[in-house]
Amino acid sequence: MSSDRPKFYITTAIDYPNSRPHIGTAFEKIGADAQARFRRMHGYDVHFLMGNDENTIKVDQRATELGLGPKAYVDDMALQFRQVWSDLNVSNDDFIQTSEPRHHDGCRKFIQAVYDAGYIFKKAYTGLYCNGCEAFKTEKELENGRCPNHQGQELKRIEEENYFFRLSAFGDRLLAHYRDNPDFIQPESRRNEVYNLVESGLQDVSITRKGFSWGIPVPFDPEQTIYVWFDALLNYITALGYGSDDETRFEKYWPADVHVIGKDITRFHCALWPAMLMAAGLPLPKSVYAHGFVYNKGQKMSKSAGTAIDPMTVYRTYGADPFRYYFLKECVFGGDGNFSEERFVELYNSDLANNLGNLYSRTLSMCVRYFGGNLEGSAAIDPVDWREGLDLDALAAELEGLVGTFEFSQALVTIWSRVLDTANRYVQNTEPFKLIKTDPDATKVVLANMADALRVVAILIKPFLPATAEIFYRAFNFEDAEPWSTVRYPSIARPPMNRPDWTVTAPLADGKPFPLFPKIQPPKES
RNA sequence: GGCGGCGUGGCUCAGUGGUAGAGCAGCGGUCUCAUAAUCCGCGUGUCGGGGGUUCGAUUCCCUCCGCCGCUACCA
Repeated sequence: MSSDRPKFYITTAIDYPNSRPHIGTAFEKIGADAQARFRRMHGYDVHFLMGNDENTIKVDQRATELGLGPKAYVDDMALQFRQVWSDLNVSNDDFIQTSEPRHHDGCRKFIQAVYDAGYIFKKAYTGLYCNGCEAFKTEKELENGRCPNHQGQELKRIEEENYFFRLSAFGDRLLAHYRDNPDFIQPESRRNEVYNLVESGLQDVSITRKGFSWGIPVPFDPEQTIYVWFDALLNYITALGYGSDDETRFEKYWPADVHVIGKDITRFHCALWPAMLMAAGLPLPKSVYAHGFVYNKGQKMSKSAGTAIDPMTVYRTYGADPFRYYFLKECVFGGDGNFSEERFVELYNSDLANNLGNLYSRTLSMCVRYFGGNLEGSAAIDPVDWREGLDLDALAAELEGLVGTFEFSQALVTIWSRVLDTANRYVQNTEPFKLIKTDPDATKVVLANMADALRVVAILIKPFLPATAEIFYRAFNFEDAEPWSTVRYPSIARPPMNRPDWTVTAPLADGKPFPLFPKIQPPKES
């Protein structure tokens, strides 16, 4: 089973199970998924990890409120998260919960290794403790000298011995690493932020807490548990079996090729995490990609009008692909974006219904109507006509560059403008619906070209709209020429060798294909 | 406060030292295979305000206004 295929290990941030998945977290998973699917298509041995972050005090509190044990609570939440990701067609290979034994085992091994290396020390920590939050507060957080969330309570000055990680020892090494690996932090705009931060000097950080039962006990001092941030980052290696009896997967996939995270947690991933790995003597991830946030603009506006819709219900109504398309096209991955129902409908109708879905419909309809679905002799037709002016080799290469660097929006814009528009224009210019009256053979040539266009589109949208892509590919018997599982972007450049005559294999009703994206009536202005 | 970014037609954005561009929306036309889709045509926008450099700036510099990010422990 082992192969010489290059491996590609991609992760997303693990989520707090305090609340349900929202558009922000969905944005991250969808982007990572597009990348994972793209890499799989192109021969990488991909391992795609997601998970939930469960060793927090709040989880314990919330579970208690619900009258549940913390484990029962997080397991139930994990089930719900996994269901949403599955509904969105997110193709993660693994899902780790940090309450799992494999995570605990790995964390213990890791913290012990860092301890043995001399980067962990015990220090008395004095701080203002809020009973309401069960947490220490910094001076900055206070309002009127009290916790902003619990103004009725006095803060207690508590002195506690905690273990600290000697983060301060890694500043120079981190800076050197950023310099030697310019692609470590992406996108570019995040790079200076982190660099400035580290350059300004790092402080040692407390990495354990005393007196909590929910969490991972420190192996060299069982009265303490590992503080959530220190353990959370470790999911990227514990999920691979680090610290277990069998570390072959860890050895195979680590270091990660990219950690996909939100921009708010950049510093943890670009400073703390690499320092932790250095301390433990492990290789550093190759890159960290910090995506932007998606704001729920439409929600805010319509809330007062009483017509609020939860964007997370959109995929249930319109399907996962339109949902995915919206975020991948409308929101530049490295920057911030907005969700609004109005914009969703606009994009859905214009890009998906009018361009993509309609090309599918008109192609199949004419094939069925004029030739009973069988383009006899089409194997001998070289579909060069619709491609005139298109350099598909160059296009494939250009798109590979864009997708590989998370420029999904630009990639989709390019596919639509260069391929879909070209195909629709080709139909308009050749007018097969007129040609059929005078020259069936010429018409067949046009339709064979259109079939080829569908094949090309199917391949190009595969990482983004996996369900639609497959429907396109199954519209004709393309599978007989090249299996869907092995198509790659370069496959678009030329039709498969030894292809059969194309035959419509799409499901039909009354000789017509089903509308892939039924138009949505625009929401009424109020 | 410091560092960085942004402010371009209704919306989302691209762009260059030398007559301002795209997509969507809108308007008009066309075709009829198709989900009233496609295709063609249509935008006199002070390129945030002001100043400067220049033969000439939206593009370079300064300043002002507005918005945003980061500014080290709890996603």
